[in-house]
Amino acid sequence: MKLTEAEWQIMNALWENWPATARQIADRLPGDIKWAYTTIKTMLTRLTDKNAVKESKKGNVAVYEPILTRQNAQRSALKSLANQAFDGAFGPLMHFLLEDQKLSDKQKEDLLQALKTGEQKGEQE
Amino acid sequence: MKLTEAEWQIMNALWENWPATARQIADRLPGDIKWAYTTIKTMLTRLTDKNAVKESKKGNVAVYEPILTRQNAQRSALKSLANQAFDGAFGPLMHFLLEDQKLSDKQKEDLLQALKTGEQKGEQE
DNA sequence: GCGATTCTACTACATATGTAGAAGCTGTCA
DNA sequence: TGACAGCTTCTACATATGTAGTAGAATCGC
Repeated sequence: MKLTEAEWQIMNALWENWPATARQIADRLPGDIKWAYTTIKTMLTRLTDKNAVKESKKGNVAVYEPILTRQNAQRSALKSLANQAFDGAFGPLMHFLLEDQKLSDKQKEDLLQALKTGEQKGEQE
Repeated sequence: MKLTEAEWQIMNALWENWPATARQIADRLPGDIKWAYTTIKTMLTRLTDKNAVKESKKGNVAVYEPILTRQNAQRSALKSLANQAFDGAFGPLMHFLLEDQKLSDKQKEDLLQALKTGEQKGEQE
């Protein structure tokens, strides 16, 4: 499932808490985004068509909830990036991150921890 | 500098070795891509307009070379992804990778190494 | 009950992206 | 010296994406 930039914004707002109405989503969008209400509705319709969200009616107002999980969306975004920009390999991608980003000691600690404990398959939101 | 999917393909081929002609680039594209020669030329023109590559003439044939480095392209792609999908934080992105990807022991070793040795700023292609 | 407000469903439209055809140049090889 | 092959420049066009207006239905506040 491939999301566009604008769609990520909507989904991010929806994942924050759902079911949600278009209005609620609008209110949760980052402050620097100023879309017309109808723009948001349009995005939601498109996301519904894509089966990324499910729309239902509460009374005669639409409420939305994600079908696509954040985790899955992240996963496929990372996969695309890896393929596109890192020859499909996650290893180099990670290396790049490690080398490129100056990590705080705490972050390093965390990562070491994560590495040691192996696959700690955690949050399943 | 934001590249589209098709542009990544072209750039990947160009980074492989340059200066290169459109024909050479065409020959280097992954086997599953079958674009008309003119499609490639179009992409190269667009990339030139974007200042991602520089076109010059050798005789009367165009040769191309990257202006945008692979490393920079990767960097900004990662940054976009982090912003879009991981609230701008690389830490969680990395965690996600670690948790989601089953790494081989060797990969883990490598990463541990990379973590320990800190910023080993390597390849500067 | 009625005006103000809010939704919903449709439609619209510019720009971006993927993909390529057409026509004209040029070099090459018989 | 002409036919062919490969290159160049232009133009075209469908689909995707970002962004929103309009009109009519529903709802809220008094």
